[in-house]
Amino acid sequence: MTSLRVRTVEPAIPTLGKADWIGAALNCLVSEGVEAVQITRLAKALGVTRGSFYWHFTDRQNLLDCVLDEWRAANLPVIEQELAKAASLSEGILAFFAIWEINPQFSAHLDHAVRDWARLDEGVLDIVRREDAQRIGTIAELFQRFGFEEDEAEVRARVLYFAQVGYHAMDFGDSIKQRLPRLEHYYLSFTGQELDNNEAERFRQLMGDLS
Amino acid sequence: MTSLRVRTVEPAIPTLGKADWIGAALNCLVSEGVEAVQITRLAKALGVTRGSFYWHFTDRQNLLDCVLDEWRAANLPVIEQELAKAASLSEGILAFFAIWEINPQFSAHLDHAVRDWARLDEGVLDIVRREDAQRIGTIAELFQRFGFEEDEAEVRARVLYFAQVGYHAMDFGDSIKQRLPRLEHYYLSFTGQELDNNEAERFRQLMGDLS
DNA sequence: ACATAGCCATACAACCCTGTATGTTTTTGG
DNA sequence: CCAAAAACATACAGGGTTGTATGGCTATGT
Repeated sequence: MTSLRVRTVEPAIPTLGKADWIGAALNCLVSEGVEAVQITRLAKALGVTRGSFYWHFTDRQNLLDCVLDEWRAANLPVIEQELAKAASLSEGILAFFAIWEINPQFSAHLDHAVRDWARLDEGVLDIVRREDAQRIGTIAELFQRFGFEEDEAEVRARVLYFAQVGYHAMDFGDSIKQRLPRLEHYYLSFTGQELDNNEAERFRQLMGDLS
Repeated sequence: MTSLRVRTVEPAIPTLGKADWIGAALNCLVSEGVEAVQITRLAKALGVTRGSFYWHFTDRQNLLDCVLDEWRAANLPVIEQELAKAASLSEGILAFFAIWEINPQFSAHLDHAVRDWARLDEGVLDIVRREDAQRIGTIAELFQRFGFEEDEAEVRARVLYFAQVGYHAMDFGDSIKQRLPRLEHYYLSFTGQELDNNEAERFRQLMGDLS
């Protein structure tokens, strides 16, 4: 775990820190892929020269390692926290939907970008796989907590998670608002149970307001 | 539509054709991503120099266009054909499962690679989106044909397709054989209906033999 | 047998990226 | 006030890729 803030006192003229470089790298990773995360480009974007980079980082790989750490630290705990505090199945499932759309801690785009990255890097793939397995485990736990037996819970967790990843992997282009009218159908498809009307309405309002 | 065979008569010493370059490009695209589809590397892999490439293609983009056409021609029709001839819902759904695993016409890896490519290229993204919409439409038609009303058919088609894409986008690492034991759970989750025991067994044998 | 077209090799110019080595400036601490 | 470190700029060497221009070889048709 790398500490993102190196300086404890702010200088008069604020200079760049590791965090700035990592932030720029994250942006670039999301919008243009790993290969585009190049020191020259980031330097240009940050308005400095590459000399600055090599003071903060040993080399490009070092930056990429930090980027991956940053992703794990940001996206990993969100799902566990949100699903753990659910008091009902519907609450958990709807919270899961909401994470990908409106949770400020969680970036679906970053998730997608890291997954693409993993195709080109064995080390990244291993880490992403562990992360995925953990997330699926958390979802399966939710299903089991509310009455599903182990095998079905595991399968439904996987289907739900696969579908969510697949949806974002496709960049399908329709917004959450376009899917919201058929919320009950999605819920039924994922859980095999009917969604309460009141909860559906509450969720629709939540998504409508914050998007 | 570009014709892959330019020469109609085979020369004594077989020379390279466009198809050979496209084939090498497809391999490279699948295993290392678009950015790795470089003329120099392909030439080295094919045992010729770049002079040959610029005889068959105008530039790199020209090759990439051909690669995309090749993907559409190969993967597009498979799903429609397989689902259209299904005589029951289960037959269609199981055929859909099988396509991604054992159909020689369809390459899940190539599908994945093209999807990653689409993240970096707006033009490719448009084409992939149309392709996805068409596939989902085909699946929704299957559900409707066997009794699902329109909205539920559409949602179930999307969930099924999203899940399939998501599963392969994750490179999760477990084989089809590991998922086969829970086939009935998957089927129930996707359709809301029970899968006949005989059909499940037939499918398991089919997958076991050909993998 | 010779001209032609197909197919490929070679050589060159331009560009981009990385990493390192070495200045230069500003801030901080004693 | 001065030394030292932090943060960055500049310059250079090495490598890799694209595209183009040009030359050479080989089969084919007449």
